Amino acid sequence: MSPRTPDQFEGIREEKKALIMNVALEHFSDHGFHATTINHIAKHAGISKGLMYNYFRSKEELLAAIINRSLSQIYTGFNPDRDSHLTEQEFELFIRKVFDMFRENRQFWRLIYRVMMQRGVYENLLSDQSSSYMVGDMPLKDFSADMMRLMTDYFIRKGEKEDADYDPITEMIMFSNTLKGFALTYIFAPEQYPDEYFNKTVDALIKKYR
Amino acid sequence: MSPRTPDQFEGIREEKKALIMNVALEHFSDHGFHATTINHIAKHAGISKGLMYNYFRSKEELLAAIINRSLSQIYTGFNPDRDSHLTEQEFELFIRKVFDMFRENRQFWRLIYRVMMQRGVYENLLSDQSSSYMVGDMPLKDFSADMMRLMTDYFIRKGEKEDADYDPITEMIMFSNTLKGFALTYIFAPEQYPDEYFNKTVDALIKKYR
DNA sequence: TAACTTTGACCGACCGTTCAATCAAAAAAA
DNA sequence: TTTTTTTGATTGAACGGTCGGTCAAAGTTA
Repeated sequence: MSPRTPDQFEGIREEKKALIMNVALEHFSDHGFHATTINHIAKHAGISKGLMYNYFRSKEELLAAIINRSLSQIYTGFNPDRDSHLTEQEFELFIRKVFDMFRENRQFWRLIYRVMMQRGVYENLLSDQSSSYMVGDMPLKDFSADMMRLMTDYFIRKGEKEDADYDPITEMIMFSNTLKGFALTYIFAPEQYPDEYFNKTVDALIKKYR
Repeated sequence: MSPRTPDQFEGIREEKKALIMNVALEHFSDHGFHATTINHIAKHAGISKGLMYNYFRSKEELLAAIINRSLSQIYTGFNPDRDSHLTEQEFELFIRKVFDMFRENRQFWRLIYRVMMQRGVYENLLSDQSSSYMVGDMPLKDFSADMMRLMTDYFIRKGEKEDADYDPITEMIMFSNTLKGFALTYIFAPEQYPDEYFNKTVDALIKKYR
């Protein structure tokens, strides 16, 4: 065997970090931040408690690493035109992508909700204080703001074709609340959503708001 | 001054318990269950840590007492016919009552969400394990099931007047998710809902689902 | 041997809970 | 009324336990 280059060492180290993060994600999302101990994570990752601190400086840093990794993973390839405006087809595609995102990253979203609720981060997640969270190379806050703007534009444009008492802002609020409520239920009680109703809900949402 | 009767003593004790519960509700709903210490609550209630245990046997019991009290308060006068079926007017009234409930008990609902998320109670809140929670004289589980049935009936009956691809279950899911999402946003970020949009949202919901 | 990884005993801080001690006021006795 | 006894609300030190984080030492590799 040839000696390993520094890069290969770095690769092994990153693999181990990833393993720890996966285990931690599982525990954090099931039991929340406080209830998960460093010891539990270490045991389940097959290493000692002390060694954890070779990879992450603190429990907090471990959490932040998980969140940033997942955010980047999730939003990679999740980039509807941010400059241009949404067409109806793009809007439909957007909804379907959002639902896929929930389906494929339920564990991560459970963590987000649990941690948010435990530490009042919900109010701060999109505010200035949480500027440490990055979506790729963009602060989460800016990313979200862009998404919001995109949606708002869509509903305003849509308003021009609707009747007089149509209010784009209200429509936007209704839409995002339905999404949020769906996310909450699906993430924490997915047994309420057999595939049939999962898809029917997506279709119904598109029909109602497109 | 005449000596106090036993009932008056009992009244004083109940007042003190209520005071403690109010303080605890504030802290639990702001910081969650784990992050709130008995000491904090005691300090803010103006008593010593030890005295807390004359009024409540444990932190858990204090939490349960708060939840039960609020549930009873909230659902008093919140009794749409549980046997009969909902008319359209009753449905509209129901929605408005639900929103009033959120508006008037935001602190309590914040506690519910926080505690649910911290301890996995979300999945269990309506299950057998949580049979200790009572709505008046009815287990919370049964109360919720009744509500669900009432709603489902309404959407099924409504379905008979709609077009062929109307699915009552999907409609029901959409409706309850919109409610849930609204609740979540309003409870944790009410600044996003100036009164104007609060009311507009209610109207929009009624228009969409009545 | 030298350089490193890994371990787990250990530390200090904290938290829910207990309990012996205190004391003001109510009740009983004088 | 005055004095003594009893009560029970109240306190805070102390306890047992947990947890995040540290570090000397054992193990491993080269």
